[in-house]
Amino acid sequence: MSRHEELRAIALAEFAASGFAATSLQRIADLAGMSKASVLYHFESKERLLAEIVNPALDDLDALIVSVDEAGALRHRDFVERFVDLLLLHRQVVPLVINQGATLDDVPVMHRATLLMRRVSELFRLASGSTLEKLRFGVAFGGVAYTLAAAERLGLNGEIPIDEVRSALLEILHDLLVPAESPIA
Amino acid sequence: MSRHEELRAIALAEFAASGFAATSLQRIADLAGMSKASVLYHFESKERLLAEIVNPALDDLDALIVSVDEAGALRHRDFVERFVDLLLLHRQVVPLVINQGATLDDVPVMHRATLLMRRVSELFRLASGSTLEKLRFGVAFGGVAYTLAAAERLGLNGEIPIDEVRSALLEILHDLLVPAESPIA
DNA sequence: CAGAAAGCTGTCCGATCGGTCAGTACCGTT
DNA sequence: AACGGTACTGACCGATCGGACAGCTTTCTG
Repeated sequence: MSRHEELRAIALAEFAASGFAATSLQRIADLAGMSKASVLYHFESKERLLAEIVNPALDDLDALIVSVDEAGALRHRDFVERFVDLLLLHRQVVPLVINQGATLDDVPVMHRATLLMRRVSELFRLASGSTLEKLRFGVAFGGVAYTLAAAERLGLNGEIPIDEVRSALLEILHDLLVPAESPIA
Repeated sequence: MSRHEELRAIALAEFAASGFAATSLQRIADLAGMSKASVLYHFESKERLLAEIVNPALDDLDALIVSVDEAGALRHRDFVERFVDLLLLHRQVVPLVINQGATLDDVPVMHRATLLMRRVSELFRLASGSTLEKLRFGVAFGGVAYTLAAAERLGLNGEIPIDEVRSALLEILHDLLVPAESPIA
């Protein structure tokens, strides 16, 4: 792993655990065993560092949305499965975006995240659905994000195999989202 | 509303929206139309201010847990209902604790929150349940918290009557949690 | 009306923040 | 041996942080 990637990994872990604003470049530098000036050599600013961390996940989400748009329609179950795989692949980024997206919406990369999530919700056409449907959507995605993030803090899950988490999340999400009528159907 | 309560309300909104660490006493003072020194006159420290905001909600949660313990058993549905009412009553505090509890666990009041949430999970005996049951619990409570917090950012809910939210959340939570075997039954 | 108490403020403090910059040590290439 | 680029650093900057404190008003009370 290059120094650059190493820094990204360290910063991601800290941003997700402590928050972007609360994580200083000095702390990242300490964890990486280098000076703060060196961190700013690799990434021209703190915001840039955040962008390089979050953008790959957003690129994948964007691609998923585009592929659904092009297909015109997609079986509901297939979309949920691909979405869950995406969340699991980027599972460290998910809580960062979910928990701090509102706070950091003035940062361009986080605003991009907000826009993409809105498009996902529109795919389900739930923005115009009933209260129950809207809340089902909110609970489903917020719940998954929360679970991927900090559930171990409450002793809810320890070292659970990723496959087991995947199948369980698929079942839960399917239960929650299928009742809602959707163009993905 | 007294000046003291007004400051608490302003600080709560800011802490929930921007995070504890990212919200300065100066900003709270500006929003309240007074000086930073005055804020520190009402609350001897920033941590104290947080404690006075969060503790009332934790007191209510504590009381709910104790009442369940004393009753020995409680119908599952009743507990969920009382829990949802508690979340709705303190709906501004919920995201604060959920999103930032891990970050601020060294702050006494937030550690108390962590301990109480752990006791709730134990009430459901889900800490020793299957992966699916554990994740159901995580998704349920994380999802509700997230929904109460920032869902409007995605256009998921606008100005929905609280009663409607309540009944919808009850239905969703019941769907999610009932499949799990529980001593509350 | 006097004095205590409560409310509030300006000023200052040390610490830390993100970021700049000149300079250094180490590299493979020629 | 001279070189240019890459990695890195210490020192420094202005801004902001939470907090301490003396002193100024306003309000309550005897």
